[in-house]
Amino acid sequence: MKYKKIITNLKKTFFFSEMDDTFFEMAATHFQEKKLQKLATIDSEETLKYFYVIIEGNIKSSYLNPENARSITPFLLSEYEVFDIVPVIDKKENLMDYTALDTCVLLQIEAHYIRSWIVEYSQLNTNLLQCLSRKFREMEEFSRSLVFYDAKTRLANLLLKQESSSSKIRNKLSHETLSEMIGSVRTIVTRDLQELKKDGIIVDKRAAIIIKNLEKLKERCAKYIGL
Amino acid sequence: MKYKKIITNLKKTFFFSEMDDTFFEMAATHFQEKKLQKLATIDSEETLKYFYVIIEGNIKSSYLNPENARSITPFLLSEYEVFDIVPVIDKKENLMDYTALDTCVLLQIEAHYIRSWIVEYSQLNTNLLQCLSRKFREMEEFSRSLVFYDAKTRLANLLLKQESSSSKIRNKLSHETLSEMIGSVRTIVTRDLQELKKDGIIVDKRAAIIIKNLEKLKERCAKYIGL
DNA sequence: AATAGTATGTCACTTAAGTAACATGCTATT
DNA sequence: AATAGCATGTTACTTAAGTGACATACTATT
Repeated sequence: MKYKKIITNLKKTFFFSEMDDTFFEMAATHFQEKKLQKLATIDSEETLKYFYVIIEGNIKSSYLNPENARSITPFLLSEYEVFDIVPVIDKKENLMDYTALDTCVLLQIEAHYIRSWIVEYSQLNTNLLQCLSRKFREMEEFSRSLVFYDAKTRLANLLLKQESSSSKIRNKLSHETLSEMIGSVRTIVTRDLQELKKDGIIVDKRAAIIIKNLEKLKERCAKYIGL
Repeated sequence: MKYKKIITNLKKTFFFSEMDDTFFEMAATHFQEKKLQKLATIDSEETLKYFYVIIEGNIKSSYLNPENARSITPFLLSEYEVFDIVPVIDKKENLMDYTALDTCVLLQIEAHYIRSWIVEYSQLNTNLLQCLSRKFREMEEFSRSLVFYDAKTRLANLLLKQESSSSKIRNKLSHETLSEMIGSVRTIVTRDLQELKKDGIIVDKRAAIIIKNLEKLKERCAKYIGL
């Protein structure tokens, strides 16, 4: 049965954690597998209608500034994360674009199913609340760091965070993507990475940026951590 | 009965909207009225233990930067708003300080009551989700504006927002507070307000900043609105 | 009315950040 | 192996933002 694979994947998500087998049997029938080519995007109209589970690949969620060419990317999503929970709750469009950073496999479902399930299944409701409060805290931290720290500190911190979330080995992120994740621009990131190299804190390999001196990186992040 | 007043106030909040009378009768017995002097603060230890409903006055919620003297104030709360919903959900400390901008009257309740009620009453759960998703969107906008717009544009937009939320006539906010709300510093706000005065967009009276030319203000906010 | 304390106004100076332009380097595709 | 298309590196220039210091103005309290 083709739903077996879907169930296996859904079970790995935090969003559907602690749900029982009956639920998964039922739920799986409403999902559809969907491939996303690298650089393909899902826009806010789609996330108003559909809800997605990532089962392979990495996706960045970003806002575009309509006036100039800048973007911010507050979140990077990978396997077994879901999006977008906010329009599921308030049914309003969220002007966020989801862009595949590599070839991705998603499970797609019409948002109204999720909306009715969170009413029906209190466990799912609880999970949703946890997801959303996490997102909120991440967004808070994004704001805080923008005001309190300079670009180089924010970059150092981003590298440290990536390092410690060891479970997810990601493709090397482009300087462009890194810059969006710290609310800055490409040239600044390139310059700052160069400086971190000179300071012996990182090595820039083809496959990834490698932390050479973790202590020194932590020092560079200063009091930022655990803020 | 002293709970009558509490019930009347609770009924005016969005957080407890659509709850039935039996609930209010029961719930009211667990609240305590509490006065806050101007400039008194409630710190993150307290918001981990207690949940608050504002029934009079205005409160700013801000993060302090431990290293230098800067703060950000993403939210301004007034009558019939509640705080802090995030620790209620995830039981983690949220390093936010709540400071009374004038003399305030609050209803205080131990957070565990709210935690159990959101499991017991699905309507309350729904309300909580709505509250949190709103907060999330506000925080998103705060981030976005920081990266996409300069201080003067953010200030103009803040004035416009305050103007349109006509229901809440607030005390005049100090330049310091305004600066925290747009993620900048006092001198910049003072300078920019001066410029907005020169441009004939606002008048600075003792009681409040008054919008003189709404059209021009909207123009100054440019494409920021409805972003 | 005097005073202390806070809020506002202003400015000179410093630094961070962003823009634009261009050179170089890498990689996937034919 | 050649090419096109990105990604990265680098710099000169411009602008926004922040710091610190000080003057003035207002307000609440005695």
